[in-house]
Amino acid sequence: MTAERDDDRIDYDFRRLEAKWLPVWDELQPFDTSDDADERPRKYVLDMFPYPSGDLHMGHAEQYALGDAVARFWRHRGFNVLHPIGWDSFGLPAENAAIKRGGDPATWTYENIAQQRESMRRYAASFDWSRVIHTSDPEYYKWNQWLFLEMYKKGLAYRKESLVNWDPVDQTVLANEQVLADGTSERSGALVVKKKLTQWFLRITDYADRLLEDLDKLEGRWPHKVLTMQRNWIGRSYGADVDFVIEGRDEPVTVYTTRPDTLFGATFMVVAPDSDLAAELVSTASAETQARFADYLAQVQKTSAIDRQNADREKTGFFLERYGVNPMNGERLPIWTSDYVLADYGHGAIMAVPAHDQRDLDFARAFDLPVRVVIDVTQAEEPPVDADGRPLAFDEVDPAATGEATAGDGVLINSGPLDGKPKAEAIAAAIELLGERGTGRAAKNYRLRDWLISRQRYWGTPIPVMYDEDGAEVLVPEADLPVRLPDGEGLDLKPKGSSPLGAATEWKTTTTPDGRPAVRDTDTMDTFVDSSWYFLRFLSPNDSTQAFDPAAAKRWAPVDQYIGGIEHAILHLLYARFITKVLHDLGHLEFDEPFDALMNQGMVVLDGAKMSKSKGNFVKLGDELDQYGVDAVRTTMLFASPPEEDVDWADVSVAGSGKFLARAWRVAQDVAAPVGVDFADGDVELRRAVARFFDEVPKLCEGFKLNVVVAKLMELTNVTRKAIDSGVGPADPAVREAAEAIAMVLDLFAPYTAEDMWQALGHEATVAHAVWPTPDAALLVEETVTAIVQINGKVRDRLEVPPSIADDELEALALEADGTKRAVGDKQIVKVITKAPKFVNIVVKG
RNA sequence: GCCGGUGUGGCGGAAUGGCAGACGCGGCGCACUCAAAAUGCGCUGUCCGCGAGGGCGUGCGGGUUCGAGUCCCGCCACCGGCACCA
Repeated sequence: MTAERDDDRIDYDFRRLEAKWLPVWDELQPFDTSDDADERPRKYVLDMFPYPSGDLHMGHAEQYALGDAVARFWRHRGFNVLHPIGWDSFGLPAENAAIKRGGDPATWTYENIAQQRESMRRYAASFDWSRVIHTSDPEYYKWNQWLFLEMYKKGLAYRKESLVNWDPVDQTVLANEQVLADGTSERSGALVVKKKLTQWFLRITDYADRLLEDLDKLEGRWPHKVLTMQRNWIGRSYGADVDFVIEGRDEPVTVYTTRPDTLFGATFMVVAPDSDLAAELVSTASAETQARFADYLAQVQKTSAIDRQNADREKTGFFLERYGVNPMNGERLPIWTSDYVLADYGHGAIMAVPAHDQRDLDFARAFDLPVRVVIDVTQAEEPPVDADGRPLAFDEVDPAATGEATAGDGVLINSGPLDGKPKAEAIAAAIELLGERGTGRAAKNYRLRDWLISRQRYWGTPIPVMYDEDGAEVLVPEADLPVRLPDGEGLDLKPKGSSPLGAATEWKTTTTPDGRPAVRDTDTMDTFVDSSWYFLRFLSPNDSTQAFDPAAAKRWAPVDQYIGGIEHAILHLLYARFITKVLHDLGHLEFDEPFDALMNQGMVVLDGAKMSKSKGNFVKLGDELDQYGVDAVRTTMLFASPPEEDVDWADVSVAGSGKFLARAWRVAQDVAAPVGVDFADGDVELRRAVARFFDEVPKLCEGFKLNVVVAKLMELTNVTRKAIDSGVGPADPAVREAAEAIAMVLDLFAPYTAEDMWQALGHEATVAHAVWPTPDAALLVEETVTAIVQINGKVRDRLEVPPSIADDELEALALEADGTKRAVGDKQIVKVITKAPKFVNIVVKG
């Protein structure tokens, strides 16, 4: 920029642009989607809605920059884009804040929402502000209650007593999905303990097969990682249920095994100490054993998940003085108890085959129980070998000697009718044999457990159930919904192991529909219930007669593009898939997967580590916005890397993005060709660059390569600058064409800058509505292309040739090229591969 | 242990089996300036060479191919998920 220009022009100033355009957009409401008659094709682009814990932070800035670029992209492609926003506003932080500072969770929540909403407005997120929802509004959570009643009536919501996860810090139960692999709560970080309680569950396990199998439909459209995580989480396994007659017990005990082929190798049985079965079996044992059992059970219940999951732990347990009978060979098997068997998986009891299961082997070796090999792994198709590749002999892989169970493939031995069969065949044969005898059958099992939704906290959806004087469950009639939360002010919200609602005596006391006295359920629902269907509420956010309008659902749903963090890979996404299938089965929806495509954006980190206020490596979004402006922050977020990768704020230059935006903006200021000029009269080279740009950019956007789109914008800005300063000059129509192209695409990243450029170029707001042109095919064909000439695969020369050149012409030119002559010398040409017009490879010898 | 992903300059990252390192950051140099900032221009993988030019180079080792960052096989490292789930 020259000195004169400084004198007579206003320079790029993001503060001025933000102040100038926000009120205009407020007035225009450019992203309103209320016109049902709009005939453009539709897209539903949804960003995972935020939890209102304080103001927006850098993570939000990344997520909403990405979601907004995607939404804006489809609008520029001529789509009617639904891009709504709301708040996931029930939950513990509000309640904990209220306890800490006094006051009401509602006040804290709605103040934060107001702040976040204002920040999103400033951030220029292209939301349809007419569809805002808050899950903590009675108008919203009424439909959680409706959903619960619907599910109850179908037997999908039920109450049972079981061992559940208890968070001693938040003083509430948690779903399995909310407990991390290390046994801590994903929310509070506390070590979760097991507690026996009666709680409400949703029968997600009924949907396990569909939740698993329908993941195949999402292949290629959801991140592979998320699909894998969900498959792991559901954890389906195939095997058999086998009935073992128990001496002194009428009913046989069923065990689940994935290896019915190894039944002849079973040498004992094990039951989970915390199962009802263990308590029953031990009741006939000696007084000494019973006492020992009581101690052991107490010990086990104290053991944290973190310890219990440690497979290296010493095996513990003891003999229950009972015997089962192997249905395959009639053998008597001692029954032991040990905490390596889990009460809530399979049937809480196993048959132990120490030779072929490492856990059983560890136990057998610890307590001197017999080990019987029934699979000869040395006869497998790929038998085990030592370090030098020599096949191992049978006695070298003997589990009893090596301590290593042989779980792999092999051929059955010591197994009567199964002898000689390979593993897979033997499994099928064993199941058939069991079937014939009526002592077993094929079965499958899941890691997935039913979804525990009761929470002993205040700030959530009341469960619409009451209990009469006999304690029987009575549903709140649909007409009486919502069951509103009592005012939180004045209620003691401190966690004390039972719901604060229990203290709301007046609220709690009610009557059944037929007039009998009753008390309400005082627990509230897991907030993941709220978020499992919120994407449907956006379609008819103010409908007071139904959860969502089926006609609107038909019009917009399912979500075409969902965008959010990987932290919800299992929790929210699994629940939303489940509830969608339930709503489908109840006849409310035509589709049964909620999110057609999913994109997980990466995190914003600092110096390679997750940002954390307590560790001091923290960047405040507000500071960045104040210093560099919204556009520069948004552009930086998306230019830094492909959106699914993490962005390290230490590696980026927000100032650099700002420099680029100023450069682009100045190009628009310098355009001298009048608005409406015929671009066909413009400089052909620059026009070709614009055509290529509009050819490439949509493909890049669809592939989420937004960082490359920013790079293309920078390239086009650079060549346009050159055309103005040292080329065809500012009055050339192609310069205008290029500047308009930059404005229209820059809108994805920097809406303020793009809007101001658009205006400077003589157009009316808003650039967000400008549909990108289809490039002229003639301009995409180059006049000349650079053909590369390789000798033995190494580039030795380049030739400018017409794109229509024939193979033999190009080959002739290549053989005469200087670089060819130099590199070939007196060597012999063996072969020439020519792919006109791009390249020639000459293979030489000698 | 099982499953999945990722490895490219000083850094972030580009690259339908066909010019590796686009674009940017950082660095160096230059112009403008009394000076600085801002702005603009140029150079910037590495080694050899004054240069022309050449050697090497996408985690490691093989393979397919006229040609491999890209495809195949085997490793290594890091990241993530699952894991006493029978």
